[in-house]
Amino acid sequence: MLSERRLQVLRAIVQDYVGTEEPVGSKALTERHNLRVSPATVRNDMAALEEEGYIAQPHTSAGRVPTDKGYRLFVDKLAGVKPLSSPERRAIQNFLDGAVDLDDVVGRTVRLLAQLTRQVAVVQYPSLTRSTVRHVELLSLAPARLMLVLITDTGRVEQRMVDCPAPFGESSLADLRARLNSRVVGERFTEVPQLVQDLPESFDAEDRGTVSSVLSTLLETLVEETEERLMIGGTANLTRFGQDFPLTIRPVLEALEEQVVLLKLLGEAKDPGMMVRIGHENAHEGLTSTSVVAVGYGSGDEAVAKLGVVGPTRMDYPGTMGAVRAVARYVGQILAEN
Amino acid sequence: MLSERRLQVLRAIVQDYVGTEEPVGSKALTERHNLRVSPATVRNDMAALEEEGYIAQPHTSAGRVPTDKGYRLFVDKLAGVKPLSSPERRAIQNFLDGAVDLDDVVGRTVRLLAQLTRQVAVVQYPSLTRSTVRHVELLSLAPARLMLVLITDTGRVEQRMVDCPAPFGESSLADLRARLNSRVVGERFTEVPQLVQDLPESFDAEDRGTVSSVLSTLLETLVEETEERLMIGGTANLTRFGQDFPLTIRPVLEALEEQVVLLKLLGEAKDPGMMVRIGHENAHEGLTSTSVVAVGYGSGDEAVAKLGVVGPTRMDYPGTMGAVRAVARYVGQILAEN
DNA sequence: AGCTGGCACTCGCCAATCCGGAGTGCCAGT
DNA sequence: ACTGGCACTCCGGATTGGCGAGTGCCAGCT
Repeated sequence: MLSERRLQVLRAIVQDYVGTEEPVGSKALTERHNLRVSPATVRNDMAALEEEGYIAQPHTSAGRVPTDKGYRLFVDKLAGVKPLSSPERRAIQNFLDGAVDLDDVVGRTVRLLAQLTRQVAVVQYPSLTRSTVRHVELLSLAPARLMLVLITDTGRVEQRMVDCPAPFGESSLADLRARLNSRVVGERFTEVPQLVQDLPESFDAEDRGTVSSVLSTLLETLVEETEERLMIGGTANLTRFGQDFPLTIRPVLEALEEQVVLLKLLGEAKDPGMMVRIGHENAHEGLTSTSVVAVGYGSGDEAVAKLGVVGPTRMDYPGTMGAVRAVARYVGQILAEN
Repeated sequence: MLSERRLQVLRAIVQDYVGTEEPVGSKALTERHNLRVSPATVRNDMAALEEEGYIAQPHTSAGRVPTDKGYRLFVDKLAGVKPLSSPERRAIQNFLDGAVDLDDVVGRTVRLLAQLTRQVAVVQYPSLTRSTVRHVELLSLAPARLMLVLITDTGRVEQRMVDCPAPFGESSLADLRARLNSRVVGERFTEVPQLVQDLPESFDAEDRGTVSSVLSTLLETLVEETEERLMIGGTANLTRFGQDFPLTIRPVLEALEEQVVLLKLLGEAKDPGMMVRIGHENAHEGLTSTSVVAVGYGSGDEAVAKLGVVGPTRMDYPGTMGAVRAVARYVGQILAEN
């Protein structure tokens, strides 16, 4: 167990390093934080911290730099979440209030987050899996061709084509539309399958095939549409990384373009609280020199999607966490208001 | 007017520089291209080309590098468009054929272009302005609240909320839906306003307000939705730019995030042929060290949107142009098949 | 025991210097 | 009109030396 002062020293190192981007030495530490001990003492503490693996020196006889383990301790024990200033909060609210549709909400959120944290922002579109059905619409495009439109409570719209095994009359269509909606509107996606399974039986034999096609397409859409989409922004902030550029930035850009990777990453943010992944804690190789801060957001009590930022391990964790949390809350509000 | 040989020299310089990324000298030129003259002669030609502003030397006594003007001449007069190999074409077709919906088509196109050209790809969603209405759907969400869904022939779906001044019955709704569709389906967006302007008159006085609301929302959607969306990809390819990174890459990333800028840029690609903007020909400041190759694509004979790539001025123009053109054609086909 | 000041030592960084080589422009000769 | 020769320029990389920041250790103090 580390003594109280050693923890203070670690905290000071993290803060200074984040501020200056340069390895921090014992003398500078004692000057900038009133630790009330001499540099020599701090040196001893640093040696101990290094022994434990919380800090490291880039080269012999340079200052110390926090390791991933050091940041981890800092985040878990030494720092809180820094709340935003109230002007900032007002700015967020104003900015998000101007959104006209779901795409716009997500787009604005990305820009906001990127600007606020000066890092790369990632926002997942509200997932279909947790949300409820607002409306199902059926349109006849051709005698044996339907379009199925699914509208969710988060304002998302998905459409699918359905090829009918047999022509399907306008009246049957209206009938199916009405029955379908009366059963599934307001229901969770997970409930839908059992709610509609007996529908084909109540139709004439000739229409039954088409009804089944429609239903299976609907179910497919509900399930398979866990193929979540996401939007990223603020990649220009990557240029603030360091100057050993090509090597650092490249894998990150590549990882960001692999939506699968990002979705998996965000998916690991479990519902309660905020996820902070530091450096090598990230499974993906391209992100081992970055940290990810993510949190779920939702229109109601439950998270329907995630959002977060990707930045250098050397980031302002309290500030970033505060911004991410605040944005998530406001987006949730906006979605709830619909 | 430059002599034939001088043009050959310019072509050789461009080709070599694109290949090696290093200023090219007179000796290397004579070795790699059989110009059948001595280095000294080439030097004279180079001096003349420099005099005319087609090439420049980074520092006294280094090789020559093409200027924007030099590239321009190269593209206009000295090089054609390099067709893709047939395996490449097959690969394109296969890859695009797997797309399931419009988002997927655009997403795949972006990835394809980025991979093929090893540059940043930009693809604009098919524009609404040129396309036709496939279907208009009206849903009643609440007594005085409708949802308007517009489906285009390119598979795009837009939805809008409509607040009604008065409750609107189910039968009126069906009536409006039917009349609306019979008038506008298959029509160009530009035709729609005059086709529907007399619609409110044929409704009861109490419904007229709602009908007007619906129509004005529809027209808004048609017009205002020239707010085109686009997708970009392959930003990781920016790392191949050079090593003077932060300064070069930063403004480009910033420009890429400004959709307005990109849309304006793509908009400048006039219908016939391909647009090539080289270096300072680009209005936007962040893109003055890049070249843009763009072309329109469409489901039929007419272009409905643009796609292209952004890369260093030092790029393989013939190859890039070939890839862009080929991809545009195949995407057009896919859209036409719908 | 824990803290402190002192001291010798280690290295990375920076600036200055040097040198080789590639490339040029010019000129005289064919 | 082209070519070979030649002197010149200047970039880039390698080398060097000095500086300073930072360290570890130790002896002494509280």
